[in-house]
Amino acid sequence: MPVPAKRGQETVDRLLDAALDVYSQRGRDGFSLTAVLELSGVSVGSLYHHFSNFDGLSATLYNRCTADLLTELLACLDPHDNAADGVRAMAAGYLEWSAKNPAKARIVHFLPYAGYLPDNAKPVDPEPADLYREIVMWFNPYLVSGHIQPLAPVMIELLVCGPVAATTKRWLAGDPGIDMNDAARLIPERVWQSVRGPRG
Amino acid sequence: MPVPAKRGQETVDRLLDAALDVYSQRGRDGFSLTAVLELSGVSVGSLYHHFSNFDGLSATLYNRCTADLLTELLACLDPHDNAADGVRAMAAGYLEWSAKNPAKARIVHFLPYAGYLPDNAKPVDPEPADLYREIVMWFNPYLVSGHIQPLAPVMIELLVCGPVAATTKRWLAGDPGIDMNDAARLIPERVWQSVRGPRG
DNA sequence: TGTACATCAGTGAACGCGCGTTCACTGATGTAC
DNA sequence: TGTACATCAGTGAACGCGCGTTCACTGATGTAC
Repeated sequence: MPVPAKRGQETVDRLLDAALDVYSQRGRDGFSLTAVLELSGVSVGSLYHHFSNFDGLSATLYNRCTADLLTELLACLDPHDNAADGVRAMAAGYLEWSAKNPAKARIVHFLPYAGYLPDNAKPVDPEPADLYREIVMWFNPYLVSGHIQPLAPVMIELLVCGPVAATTKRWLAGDPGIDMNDAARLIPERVWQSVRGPRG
Repeated sequence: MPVPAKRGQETVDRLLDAALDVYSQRGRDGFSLTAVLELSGVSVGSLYHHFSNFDGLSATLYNRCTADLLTELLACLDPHDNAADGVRAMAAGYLEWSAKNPAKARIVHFLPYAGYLPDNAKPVDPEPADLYREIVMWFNPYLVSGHIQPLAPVMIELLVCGPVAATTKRWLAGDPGIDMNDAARLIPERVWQSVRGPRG
């Protein structure tokens, strides 16, 4: 017996799925309310019934894709009980997730800077903020113990995710010089070297 | 006696300067041909006389700002004759340039993924591609000598510029958790650790 | 040096198009008694 | 169980607006002889 999904949830999902496809196939310039309606087969009024406006839909899509990525990263950290393996696994996992989910990766990397700040987003489950907090908590003991450089969490994030995010963006933009397999093989160790602490 | 600037160069400059301001002040959504005309005081026809279309103007602006950044990075490398100091100086220089030139940094980081690929761009001087090549050449001897990890130039670039680019983007997006001074103090050494080679 | 002509630079009214949004509405589902 | 009512879900025509682009044009500068 299926969980009694909230009425209209199917429509919301169809809209978000269509939005993901539209962005992936037609790019930022082709990403419009009109195109999403066309692909989803949902009516304008129905979209406005479920979202405050088109930005609300975009923001919700962004949060959903971000949560997807963060969930994956958390799953990469989980099996490890030391800083080196965790950091390496997270960097590699980021690249693998991007390579396997280019459409979602496009949303995560290119949509937010279009001005869609997640203000009028509908709640998603799990919330990106909660997942981020969990990731920070995973790192905390290793910061205290000196296995990782004594830096603010945001600095660790920038050092670990900066290179893999840059790689992903270039790959998504079609740069032929980027090989995601090479990157997944070489970058994680380099990233680990950048954050390893005096006792790491 | 001033160099005899090509006729109309002043108009081109006014358009590009206005475009830079518009993007900086009104953001991506407010970045339109109409807004650029309004701020520059130039007429539509004049814009179309100098650029193939609005994308051509955008692409030229992007190349110009990118060349500005790359010129700065090259200047950071120049005084140094060892890999460690060069890498550190480049990372720090990137952050400082961004902090001093937020408007140009916005163009470099946010404009390209809007779909403005530099196809119909007018030539700029110096060309970004030439500057990039010069930077790669600076690194080459240290790759050969083992002072830097034996990685493809693009990998070095991703490792060195990834973290500072991520930092800049977050700062430009208004993230209050980003302190550019902290970043400039801490990140360069971390970035160096990520690319230093067996003999580095 | 003067004249004729070609090219470059700049003007602004007018264009159609697709955009996000509104609104009055119908139908389906849930709730109360 | 049956009926009345409230809320939720979905429809689609119509809206105004700002967008990028075109075009026929005038004026300024450069070139040829």
